[in-house]
Amino acid sequence: MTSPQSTQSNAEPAADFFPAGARVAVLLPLPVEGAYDYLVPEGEGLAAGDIVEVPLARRFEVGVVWGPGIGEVPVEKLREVVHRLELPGLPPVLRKFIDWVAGYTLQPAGAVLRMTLNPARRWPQAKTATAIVASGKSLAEAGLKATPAREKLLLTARKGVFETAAALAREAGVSSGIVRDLIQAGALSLVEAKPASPFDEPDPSHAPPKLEPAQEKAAAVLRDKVGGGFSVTVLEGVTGSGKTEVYLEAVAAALRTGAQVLILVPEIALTAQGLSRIAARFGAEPAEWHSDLTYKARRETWHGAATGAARIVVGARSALFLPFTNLGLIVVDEEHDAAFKQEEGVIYHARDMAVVRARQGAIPIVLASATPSLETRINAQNGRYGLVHLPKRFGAATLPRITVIDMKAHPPERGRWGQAWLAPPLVNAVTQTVAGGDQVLLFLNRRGYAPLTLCRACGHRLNCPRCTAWLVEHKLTRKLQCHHCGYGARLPEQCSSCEAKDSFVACGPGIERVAEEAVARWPDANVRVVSSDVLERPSAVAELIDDILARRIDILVGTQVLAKGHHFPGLTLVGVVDADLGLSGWDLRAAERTHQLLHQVAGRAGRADKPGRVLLQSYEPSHPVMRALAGGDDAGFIDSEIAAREMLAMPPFGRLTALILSGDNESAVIAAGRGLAAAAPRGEGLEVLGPAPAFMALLRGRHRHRLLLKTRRDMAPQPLVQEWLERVRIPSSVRVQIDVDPYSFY
DNA sequence: AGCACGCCGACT
DNA sequence: GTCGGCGTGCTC
Repeated sequence: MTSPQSTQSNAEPAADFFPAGARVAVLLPLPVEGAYDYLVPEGEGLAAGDIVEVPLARRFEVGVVWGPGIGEVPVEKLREVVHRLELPGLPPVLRKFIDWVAGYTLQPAGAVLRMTLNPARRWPQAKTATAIVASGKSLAEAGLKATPAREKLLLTARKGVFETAAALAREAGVSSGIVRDLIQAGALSLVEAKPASPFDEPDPSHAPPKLEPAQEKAAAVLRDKVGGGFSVTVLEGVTGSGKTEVYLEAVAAALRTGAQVLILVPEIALTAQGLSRIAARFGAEPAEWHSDLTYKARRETWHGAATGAARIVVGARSALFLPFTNLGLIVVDEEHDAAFKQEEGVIYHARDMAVVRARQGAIPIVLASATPSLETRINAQNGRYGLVHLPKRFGAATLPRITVIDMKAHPPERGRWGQAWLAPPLVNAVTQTVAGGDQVLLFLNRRGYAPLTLCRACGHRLNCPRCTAWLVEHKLTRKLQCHHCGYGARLPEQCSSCEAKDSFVACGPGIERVAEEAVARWPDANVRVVSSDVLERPSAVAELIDDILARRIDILVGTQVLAKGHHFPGLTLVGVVDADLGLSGWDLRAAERTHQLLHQVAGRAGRADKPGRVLLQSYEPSHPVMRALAGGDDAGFIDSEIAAREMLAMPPFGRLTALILSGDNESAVIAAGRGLAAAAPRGEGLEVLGPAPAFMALLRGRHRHRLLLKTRRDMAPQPLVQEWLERVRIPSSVRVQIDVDPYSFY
């Protein structure tokens, strides 16, 4: 461990220790270029990685000693470090990683450091806890008369360490006043104790699963990687193949070496089940990391990562920046999930950065998915990544039968309730399934009642005042909502354009509207609407799962929150209301994502003794995605997607970098875009597209235009973009965001 | 990120 | 005549 006290040994590189009076570079968690120089105060040596408090202008900031001072600023201007915080320093691998991510994303290193330090800022310093122990003196030696209560207390105190007088008194069954008396007399003493770790030690041998031969073979491959330096292994296995059990064997192997393990998951929301699986396997709750944690939990996990007390951390993408002291394995679960892409601030893809983190830390990483991303598949195909494929488990549900309903041939029949969204073949299937006592999922990736509301009289569309988006009617909350900025309003009584009254009509279906149809068609069935709107609290998720498992719900109408992670044995029919939904819009991954999502949703249907059925409602039944799903030819679809990407030199066969200009003055944004286009890099193997209004030309009241730099695979876009931006002067009213490897084209 | 400095509109 | 808007620039 790098600490000032341990530097007498000459093994410590000189560049990492700074004696009093030395000049050090301190990186601050601010979006400023580079680190600032400070002087090491008298009587305190500092080491690289130390977390320190420094004066900055007229306030104080917490930063990290990044290395020797740079020396550009004259010594007279330098200020002194206030002090070193009583926290473990950031390990060298993490500092290197932060620098690397900064260079890759073209963000200042301080902005990246923020992701590590922000949760730690303004934390109270770890308090040294006090404990009450028997001093060794007898009652007589302490000058006290022996009474039964006093003797009982002393006896109890000898048996253990108690953090508070109250706890000791309770245990001994005496009043806490006696504890005070004995402390005063010296029969008990207060000592400093290490605060108890909130983390239980996971036991790799707690409950090993019975693995089937194929799983055991896969587990052996993964176990073998542990401790063997850097490697990337793709673990591909459909729902029900036992993927989690297999990678937990690699986790067990890493735990046995004494290392920490990071399991990255796309969203923590629905993984309570996942956490308890880990707890069941290792006999201890893993540490959690995501944005909704309480300050206390956050502080604990951060500390646990830094001290090594947190052996397994399950977290969302930002967990990658935790200061692990001894990370030995990373698992990225559902590696294809778009939620790993951070779209604001420092824009990065956690899966890609995790691979870099593993390489720099010389540790193995496992990328697990039922539907690996094309990028990952290609890396596996060309041998850069290892591949372990898990076949369907014997005894598990067989793959559901997937049928595409051609909506042009089978239009929904209008009912008493008005417009309908379910085609006759799906209606029949639902009727049969419910009659047979099984459960149905009607899937539609669209929250609310209707995606568009317009005036029957004049055609006026209700749109968000701050975004290029329609307002979505939500019957549950009786509100119109913008799904992009959170704007909400009551449905107006009259049209703002033509002043007609009661003239609004809902266009198109959202899950609430499909649920309305389901209730009308199957009045005896229990119908439940499930979306992120109704699953805000973790307890709501638990209740829902309970209700489904207990068969208190017959028909689930839900968005993709239901597509993830859970298996419901009673669910034997999945109806996808609008399978084409994800295919529209210009997004190079639209087809791939739709395929992944529908694949995942389809995987919800069926169980061991009863294969499931999946019906996809589509107006484009001949689309490659539908053909692949219906024909079971996923490999063929993926190959053709790869071929298409290669032909168009799209990622990963070429590289994209997006520049997003935004500001509340549209003409300033347009002018900045023109300026950038005029100064765009030129040359072989690169191309600049735009500027063009972004798909969401107005978002949260800001006008947005985009440029796209397309470069050959062997060219690094970062220096090109950096030089490009240096050539152009952009007014501060216009913000430029850089998205290297964009995933969204909003 | 903060925070101060600095130059143009509605008020004690 | 001042208070205050947020554009611009700086912090070792």
